[in-house]
Amino acid sequence: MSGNRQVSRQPRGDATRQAILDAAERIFADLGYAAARLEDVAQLVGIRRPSIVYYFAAKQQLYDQVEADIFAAMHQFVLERMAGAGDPLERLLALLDAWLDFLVQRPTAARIIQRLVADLGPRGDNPVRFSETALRDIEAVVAEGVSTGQFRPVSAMHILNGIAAGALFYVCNAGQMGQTRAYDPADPDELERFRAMMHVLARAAVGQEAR
Amino acid sequence: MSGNRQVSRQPRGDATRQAILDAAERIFADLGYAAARLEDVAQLVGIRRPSIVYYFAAKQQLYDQVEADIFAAMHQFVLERMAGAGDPLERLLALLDAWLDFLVQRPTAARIIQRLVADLGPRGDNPVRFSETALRDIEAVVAEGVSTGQFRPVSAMHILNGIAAGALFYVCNAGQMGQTRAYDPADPDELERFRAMMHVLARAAVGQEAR
DNA sequence: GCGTTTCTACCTACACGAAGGTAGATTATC
DNA sequence: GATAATCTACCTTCGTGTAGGTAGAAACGC
Repeated sequence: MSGNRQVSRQPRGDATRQAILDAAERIFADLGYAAARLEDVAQLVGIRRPSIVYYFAAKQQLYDQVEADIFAAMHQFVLERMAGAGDPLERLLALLDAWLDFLVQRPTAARIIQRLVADLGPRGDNPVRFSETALRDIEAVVAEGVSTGQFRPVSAMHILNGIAAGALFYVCNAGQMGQTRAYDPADPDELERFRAMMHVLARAAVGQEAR
Repeated sequence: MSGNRQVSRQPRGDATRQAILDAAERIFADLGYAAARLEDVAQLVGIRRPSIVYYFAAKQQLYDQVEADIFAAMHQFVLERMAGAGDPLERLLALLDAWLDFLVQRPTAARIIQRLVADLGPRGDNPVRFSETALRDIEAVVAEGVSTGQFRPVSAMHILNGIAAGALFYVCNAGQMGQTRAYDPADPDELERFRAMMHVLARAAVGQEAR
């Protein structure tokens, strides 16, 4: 059979596939890979477990796709937000803001990344790593700022570990407090307070604190 | 230190018990609770699996004990390190240094905490929570600095999320990079560079960036 | 237009391995 | 010889992956 198939593809299967990915992101974020059951995902979607296998051959593949989608979306989000900024400091702050906003609006992604960082080194078959991607994004900006003399010589790794980590924590830690201290990371006031502090820290890190 | 109630009891079992706890901390840190197998722990200790059950009735109890030991040791470590400091800023830096040093010398604890923060709210039966404990420690110091006017009004939560998170990341993230970028968090040079940056951030956060 | 066929998107049922926990025997220690 | 410590062997549960089936839509032949 000579192939002439996908002219106007809009099978309802695509919607199901996306629903499975959404549900899986939620379940993997809540429970972690090992504790997450395909049964949970199926229930959230409203289908039976083997139907998931129809779209994703194995649990690991489903997870890998969830992770890949998160990285892609995050990287894309960062690029869009940085498009307007020219000044290195401005670009650095835009980058950090992008991370913060992305994680706040998609806390499941934050928790998946949080778990990822706890794991041991990269799995062989999954070359896409959060920290690598994130580091590359940051390195470009930092290198520019340092080369123009606008930043003090500072390692991108330190910015990542010292500041970007805060954005993750801000989101993940919200649910960790008791009722008295719990906060909503998406609350505009709360978010802007944290953002302001993150900017202060970033300026301090690159040596632009009060100049 | 740890409970030593029965006076002339066989120390042999106590040693095994501790060996199990040490091995379990390692395995739980590496794999997370769900993926960790008691078989792995037993193998690391050099005993058979049911022998673990002789000391800990169930996997969950073993894990809870590991977690409790970590929190106790960390809190103790912080108290000792802060004993000498009087000035609020000095005390804050001592607290952060204590966290950093504790996590660096016990990276398994760092990874367990990292996973913990990814989980949803507190489990009912396990009242001891990292973030609660850590926050209480920090709140005392921050409240003092703010009341004396030495700190700008800043929330302890922000210090926790913005700065303490960095220490965790610094340790956990070390193994996440590719071979080219991997670093050893315990390397003295590396550690002191990160510590210096953390101090800069802390001073900036409380408004003491340049003294 | 209408039967036939094929494909999509699900389903039920089951087989199999993996892991936690249990029972009771066995060895070491005093 | 009693008690602590560890073992072997077994049971049970649970979750994945697989095999195979079915309703309905789309494509096809005439």
